[in-house]
Amino acid sequence: MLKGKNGAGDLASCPMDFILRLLMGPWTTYILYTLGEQGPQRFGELKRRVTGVSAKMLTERLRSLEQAGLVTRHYEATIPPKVTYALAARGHELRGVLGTLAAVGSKWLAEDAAAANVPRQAAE
Amino acid sequence: MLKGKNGAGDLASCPMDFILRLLMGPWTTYILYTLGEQGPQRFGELKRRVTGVSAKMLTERLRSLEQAGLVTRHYEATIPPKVTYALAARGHELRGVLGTLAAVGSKWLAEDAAAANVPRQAAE
DNA sequence: TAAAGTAGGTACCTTGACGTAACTACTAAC
DNA sequence: GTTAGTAGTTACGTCAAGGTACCTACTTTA
Repeated sequence: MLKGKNGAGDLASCPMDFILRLLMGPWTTYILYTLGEQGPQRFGELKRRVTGVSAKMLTERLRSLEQAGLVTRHYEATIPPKVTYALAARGHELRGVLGTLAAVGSKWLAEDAAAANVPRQAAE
Repeated sequence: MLKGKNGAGDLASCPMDFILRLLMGPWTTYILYTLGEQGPQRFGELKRRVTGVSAKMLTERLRSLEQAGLVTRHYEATIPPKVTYALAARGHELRGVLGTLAAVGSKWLAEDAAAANVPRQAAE
């Protein structure tokens, strides 16, 4: 999967494909994380906080996330235009799952570190 | 993140990076799914089931997964060598989380389909 | 004798994803 | 009048990830 050409993953893998394709993008989880922690913010703020991202990438990622219903885009046609992005309901929903995933990752990382530091007696 | 060059994602995003980098690979979730559903199997079987994957990719993915402790590799030096891959404890652990993620994806996909098919009265 | 299957490894080559830079329109400030 | 800031879009170049093809060493089968 994740190549869109398999044609055989007709089981529970398709929604996985959908969701991983979304999160996979280079800055995606970082953007989601920032929006979650810092709350709704403007394009410029987001760009400054997601260190190193280019405007192009940020726009592209935000468009994908918006299309999938993870973030909302609020456009005010004032003269310096003001565009505010916020996590939508789905974004918050995903935060929970991603939190679990991160917790699993943390645990493994900690286990690995422990195994590396105390390889003696190791009840392994 | 997911580019290894940010240097700013020093929060809860690092384990995310670790785990997404693992799952992100093209065929990874497909492989994990197959190993989970079909149980331990040989390289050839896996390659045949994960339709379209090349030996190179499969080997590479399996090595990463093995290194991360998600799958185990059992090598028997018989004359046609027999190599069996199986989900390790971490693999099973991840299955649960990925199941949740897939469920979320399914729900969204269903919601989207419903919204597209019945845009009238929208209570379906 | 030759082909096929086992589990990969290696070399090469393409492609598309990402980064960079320039451009938009409009206004406020200097 | 020129610069900066707003929120992008567009064009272009590059580089590495992934695909394809070929290679191993050994045995069984036709």
